[in-house]
Amino acid sequence: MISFSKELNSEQLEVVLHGDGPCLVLAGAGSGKTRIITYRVAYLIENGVQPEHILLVTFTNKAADEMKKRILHLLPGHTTATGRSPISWAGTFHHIAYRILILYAPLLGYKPRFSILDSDDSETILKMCIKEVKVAAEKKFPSAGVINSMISYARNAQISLEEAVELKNVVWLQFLPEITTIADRYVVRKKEANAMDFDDLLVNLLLLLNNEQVCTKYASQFSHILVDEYQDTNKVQDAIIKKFASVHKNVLVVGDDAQSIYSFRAADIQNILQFEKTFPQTKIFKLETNYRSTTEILDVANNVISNNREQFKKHLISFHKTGAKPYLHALVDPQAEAQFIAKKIQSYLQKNTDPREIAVLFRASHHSQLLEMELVKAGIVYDYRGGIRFFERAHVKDILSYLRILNNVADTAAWLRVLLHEEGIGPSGAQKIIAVLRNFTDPQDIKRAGSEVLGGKALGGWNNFVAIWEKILNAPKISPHFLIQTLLESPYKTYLETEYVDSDDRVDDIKQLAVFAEKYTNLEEFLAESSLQESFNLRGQNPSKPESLSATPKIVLSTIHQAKGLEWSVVFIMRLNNGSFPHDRALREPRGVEEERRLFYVAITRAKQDLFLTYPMTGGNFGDMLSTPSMFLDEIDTTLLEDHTLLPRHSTSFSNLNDGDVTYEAEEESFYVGKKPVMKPGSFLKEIEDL
DNA sequence: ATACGATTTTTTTTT
DNA sequence: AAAATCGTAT
Repeated sequence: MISFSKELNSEQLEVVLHGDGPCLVLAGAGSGKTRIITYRVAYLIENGVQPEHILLVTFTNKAADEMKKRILHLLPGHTTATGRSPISWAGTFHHIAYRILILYAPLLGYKPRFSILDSDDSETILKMCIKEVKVAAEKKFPSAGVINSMISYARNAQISLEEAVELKNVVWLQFLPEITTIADRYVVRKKEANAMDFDDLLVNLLLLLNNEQVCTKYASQFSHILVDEYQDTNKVQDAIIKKFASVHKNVLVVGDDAQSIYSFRAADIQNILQFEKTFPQTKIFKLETNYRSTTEILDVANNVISNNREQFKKHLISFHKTGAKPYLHALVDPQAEAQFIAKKIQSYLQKNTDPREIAVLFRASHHSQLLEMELVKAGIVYDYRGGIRFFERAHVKDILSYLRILNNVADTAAWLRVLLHEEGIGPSGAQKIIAVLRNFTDPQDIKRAGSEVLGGKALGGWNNFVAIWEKILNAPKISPHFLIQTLLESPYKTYLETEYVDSDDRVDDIKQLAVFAEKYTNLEEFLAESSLQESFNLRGQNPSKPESLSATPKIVLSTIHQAKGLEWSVVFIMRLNNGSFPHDRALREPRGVEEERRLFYVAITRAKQDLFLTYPMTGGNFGDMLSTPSMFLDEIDTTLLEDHTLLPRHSTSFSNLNDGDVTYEAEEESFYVGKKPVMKPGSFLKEIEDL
């Protein structure tokens, strides 16, 4: 039996014991959100709720795994025979959507064994559609990526394409007719390929739940629903939760408006603000005691977020002792910044700080490049989060594409990827083959397709593909694991060797993929899991220890987005320059400044003990232009920081930018030009050595 | 018309 | 590092 009253504070206990009916928990950073959810689930199960009646929705798979682990830890008696978590319905929205959709695919007009397109695949298909529609090339037309984001935004926010285009960038409105046609073609192409993109998973689930029978089935089943990170849900996700909760109305959502950092994906804080309107008897709980950070760190966090106009009033109070003021360091250039951080980390490690308690956070994944080099030089192993993920690497996607074809012959994106590798086959040849393939359904027939439309050199390339394909067809078993191993014995391996200097590393990656695949007997399930898995990144691993769970404790490098919900004793936030953080591109979005500021707030509140803020004074994104310190640094009360800056931080015109309602038009140059530091960078070199 | 290699540009965040 | 663009070869 769990002694809830001993292990939770009164704020938390209140929620765990009285969380029946609709509940909204506004929980500040570090106030124990995860604790509430895990204890609440444990409490429900202890009180006789069947585990399969509980739906637990999280924002990442990682968070889901973590929660399942913690719940299992709280309820040792409830382990199932297989040792798996008793909570079977726990995962991301996309995950849960897939699980349900796979049962109803035909009802929605899909054939069984549909493919899931990641954003890369979506763009591939969009490019085909753009080619079909695009008009005279005199004017600059939006790229596939831009169109993808506009279509996606419209669907997730449940607004019209026109509204989305206007919101993202008004100049594209001139192409609205073309964009609309492209969007329509895209829908058709996806259907032809028997594929759903990420947005389809959500939208189709909602569509399915509009069917009374299906809705009742799941709404009756889920007697208790818990949703984490509600501030980052979008309109579709919100509607899905409302459908699921329509019978029992036991829905507990947890969120913090100050940590909403996914509006580019149509996350809408209104979902929290309006929650009460949908569920009239909503109980609202506020958690304002922070158990994570020192007072000094929280003071800075509170100071930063107070500049945002759109927010609930809330003041986090530290439960903990005091510590050192956060440090602010200006360095000569990006390399000096990297060296400084590497050096500091080293000294922490020498003082026997657990590496797992150290993290470096940054706005964009490429900001870490120089630091990675310094860490390798210093022999510090690190774990990397964010950026190009394992499942997005070219060779991993190649392998998955072969398997996707086997699973769904219509998968255009996969075909295109695989065919373009072959010599003599370019975009047009590949299109021809794909067109012919529509008429074939038997995998054996595929071998004939190329010879019908190709000749000369292209035929040679096709035969090479057929050689790979025959290997797959003749594989000893259809399990994903064996199929991947088979591909490594096929001419595909030769392709890797001729194409890449680092082919050994890439082959190792594929072997890793084969190990991951061992868990699956079902090809379709394996492919879905791979597409929906957000983190499985091998970058920065010690090469001698390929297992991702190898014993060496490692420091963490992470984008701030990926760091959400995590905490470390020592945190570095680097590249605090205008242009990098806040990012130029983000400032163009409506309310971009406030979102960037929330992102900074999230970063700061990851730190438990020591917090370092750093920025280089030169070396912007291009060339060796001067960089100005982030406007967010100017906003921090100088008495709250231990300021190691070697020149006065200048307050610039940026201070009047924090206006949430005005669309700020970033002038590219303005961040770099005309705000020179008073002294020449070179004169600081000596002082930096002393660090 | 198509494929391919060299050159140039561009680089946010993620399910 | 990867994608888009451009000129040349087939």
